[in-house]
Amino acid sequence: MPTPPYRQIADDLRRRILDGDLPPGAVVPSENALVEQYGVAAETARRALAVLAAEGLTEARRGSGTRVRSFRPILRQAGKRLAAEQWGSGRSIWQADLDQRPMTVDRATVAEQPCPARIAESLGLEEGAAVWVRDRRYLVEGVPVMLATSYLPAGLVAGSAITRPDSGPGGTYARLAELGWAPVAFREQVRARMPLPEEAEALQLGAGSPVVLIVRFAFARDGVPVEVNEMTLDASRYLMEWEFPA
Amino acid sequence: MPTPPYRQIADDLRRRILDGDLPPGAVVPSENALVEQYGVAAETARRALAVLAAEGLTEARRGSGTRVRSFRPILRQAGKRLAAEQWGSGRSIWQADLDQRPMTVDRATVAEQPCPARIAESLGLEEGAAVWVRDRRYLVEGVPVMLATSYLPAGLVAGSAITRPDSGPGGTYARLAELGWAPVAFREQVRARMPLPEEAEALQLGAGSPVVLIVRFAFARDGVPVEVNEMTLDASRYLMEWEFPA
DNA sequence: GGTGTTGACTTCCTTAGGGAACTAGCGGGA
DNA sequence: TCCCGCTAGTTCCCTAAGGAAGTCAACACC
Repeated sequence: MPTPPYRQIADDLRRRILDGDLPPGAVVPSENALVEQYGVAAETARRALAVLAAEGLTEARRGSGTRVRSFRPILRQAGKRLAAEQWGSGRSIWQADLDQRPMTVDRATVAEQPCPARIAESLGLEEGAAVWVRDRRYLVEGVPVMLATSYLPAGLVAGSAITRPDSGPGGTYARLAELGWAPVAFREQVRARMPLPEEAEALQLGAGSPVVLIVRFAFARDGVPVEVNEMTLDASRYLMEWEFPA
Repeated sequence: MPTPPYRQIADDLRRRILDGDLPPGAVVPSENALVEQYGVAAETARRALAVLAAEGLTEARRGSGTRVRSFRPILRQAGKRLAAEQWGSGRSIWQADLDQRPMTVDRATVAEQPCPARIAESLGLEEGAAVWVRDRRYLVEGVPVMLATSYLPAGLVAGSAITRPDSGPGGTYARLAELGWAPVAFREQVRARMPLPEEAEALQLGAGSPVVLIVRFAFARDGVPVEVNEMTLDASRYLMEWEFPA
């Protein structure tokens, strides 16, 4: 069972990319070039390039060419407790942009809706109970990087700024604190998979970019759940970090 | 710019899968069936099925057929602090196997090696300094689910059970504690991407399965780094969880 | 009743050829 | 100098045809 030609070509190109022979931004040989170079049919060359695109290593633009993608992630830090001066080593295997690029929001919608079943259970509500739903899309340097939908029990937040698009300084959690429901603990559940078409469209994902799904549960005193936040991240743009004691 | 046929067919099938019309394990219409049903060429039908496979929704077995994949994740809990009785709600959006299936190890290798550059910086060592490298592959129910490679400074662990394949009861961290280097804090950095071929082979990944990369830094008292652990997880088999205070 | 073989069905991969859609750069005209 | 149109090159998509390789079940045979 010899590896088929399209796979061999893909392996060649992949090694050139990983070796740095084809650095980020470099132009990958075109379909026609591969046809000549390897003596295969156009469709076979096309398949080879499709493999790399599916792995997220390259990005093709019709009419222009195929280029090597770069990975320059945004650092998302959760549960940051460790002082930088003392715990400085172990900084980053993958260098991430520590200088925070500003994150902006577009497409924000806020509405009162009946609670979906899966959320209701987490919030300790009945299915269909009223919740305020805050839906947002976040951009960094103009490109969408994250979708977030958070659910808050209407009984807790009715009348507050949480029910308005601009929740004010400090955001939702500051308002919750003013209402006497300051979050004291968080639980985040994380998984990764390939995006659905609507997710790929909303995040402008190229082929081969997985998404990371994070569901954050926020708890106030006595373990009262006050928020569930479902986030969808472009995995190719994020480096996530959690810290916790032994 | 109408959506091309192969994409329409993929959309049809995807909706049937997500709606539950084609439940996990069900057989997806074959290439020939799609050729008849939609009146397209075989290659087009094939492309439609390839889309679903690339999204990780289906799994094709040559000669047998294409089936809908199921997502039955292993729960990986890190930094668990919250008592179950008080913080019980917000249990799981995605139902995960809480009843821990036993995890076994095969392909374990332990060796003293010169430290790679990226690890050296994190451990506060010079590049090429001696480290003990523990390389393992974990199985659940016979299928590989995770690769892990951990690095420990030779100056700290020389002579201990850490340098042997079986590190004894309680594992590496118990031995570190006995040596006076008990870990007191952890930092985990996480990203997701499509696997490299060797990763896909080692984890027996089907097409469309991303991998999750976790790098864990373990710190002893005074912020001394004592271990770096690089893990590679089959994303389609894991649900990860972190907990932390506000 | 078991056992081995055959054949239908499946996915996988390739060549050959054609066309659509898009991009970037070049040259000519105002 | 600036702008427009053309053109060569690019990716994307499809049809048609054929063969390789694996799976599974029915059927004939002992």
